[in-house]
Amino acid sequence: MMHPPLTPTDFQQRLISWQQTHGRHDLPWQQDPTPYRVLVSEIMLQQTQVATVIPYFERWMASFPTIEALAAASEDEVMSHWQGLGYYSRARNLRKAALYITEECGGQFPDQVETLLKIPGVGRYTAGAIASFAYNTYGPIVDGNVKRLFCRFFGIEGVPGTTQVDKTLWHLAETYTPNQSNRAFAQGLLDMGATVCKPKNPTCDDCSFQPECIAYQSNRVDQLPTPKPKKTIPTRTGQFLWIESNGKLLLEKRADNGIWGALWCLPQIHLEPEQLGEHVQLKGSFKHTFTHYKLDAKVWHVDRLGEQADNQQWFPFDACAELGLPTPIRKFLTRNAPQSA
DNA sequence: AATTCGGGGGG
DNA sequence: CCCCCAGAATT
Repeated sequence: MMHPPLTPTDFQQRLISWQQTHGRHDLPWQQDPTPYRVLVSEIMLQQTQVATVIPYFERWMASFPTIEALAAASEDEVMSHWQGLGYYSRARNLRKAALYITEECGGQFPDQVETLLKIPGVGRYTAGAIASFAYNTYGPIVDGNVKRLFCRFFGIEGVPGTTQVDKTLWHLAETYTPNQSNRAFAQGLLDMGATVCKPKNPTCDDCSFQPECIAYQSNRVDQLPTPKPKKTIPTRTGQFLWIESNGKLLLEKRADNGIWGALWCLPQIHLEPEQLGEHVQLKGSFKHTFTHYKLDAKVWHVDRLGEQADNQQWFPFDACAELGLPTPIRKFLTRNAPQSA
């Protein structure tokens, strides 16, 4: 039976009620939701699942309990805590955010969407999330959960992520976000998307919005949101160097732009294998798949180094574990370090 | 408007 | 194998 559309007020009341009885209340960042804790959690959660983030969040808070502690930390220390989480610009920006807030905001944490947007690494979604979760004030959010829920509930056609569809989604978010109980409302949106209105096998029978859901009522739940056209990703090759001396390994700190920015890594050269000298022999290889390309990597054993660059440094093998290393590089070291065999 | 940023969860 | 994940910055 098709019902008339829900007014924003009715939508808010039903969602908040659902959140209080069926939503998540035990996530680490929900306990003591200070602006700093909310900021850290929201940055970590960008394009990253809750279960993956939790141990990183706990370790981060143990090492950097306050924004002042984070502002005082070195970039290497920060990158080490982010290693394995991916999208490393988030870590660099989070450190910049701490410096920005402590030094340029007089230690006063921004508390409105407009000023939150000035924080490095904070975009429209994260600004709304901080307003909602940290300050319990009006802060519209549109993330993957909201896109999916809204596309189904409102029957929105078109691929989310395109300008036109996103404009519609954000307009709906601004219209349907209340001016009170924002913490519960925003959490309700995310929890509904994560536990009921899931990408696959959504549990529509348990959904309190089923009577007004356009997708359900028109039997299009499995067709909305409109899927993105898939792309074939290219394969790139990469040549890395294994330079070992006196029980130490030569590593290189990568530039802060590009892949694995600001992480320590085996030195990478931009030559073809055929161009390598006679005294260079293959140490091993690995493959790795990124979002937009596949990496087919070879690691070459080199006896001596021509000239050591400023961004290169020797590390004992056991000290490498403390560094922020790219995941496939870390795995390669684990397999090839002298005493690990 | 498209591309570039990781790595893993789960079907 | 596939799509997706509490997106932002850059081109």
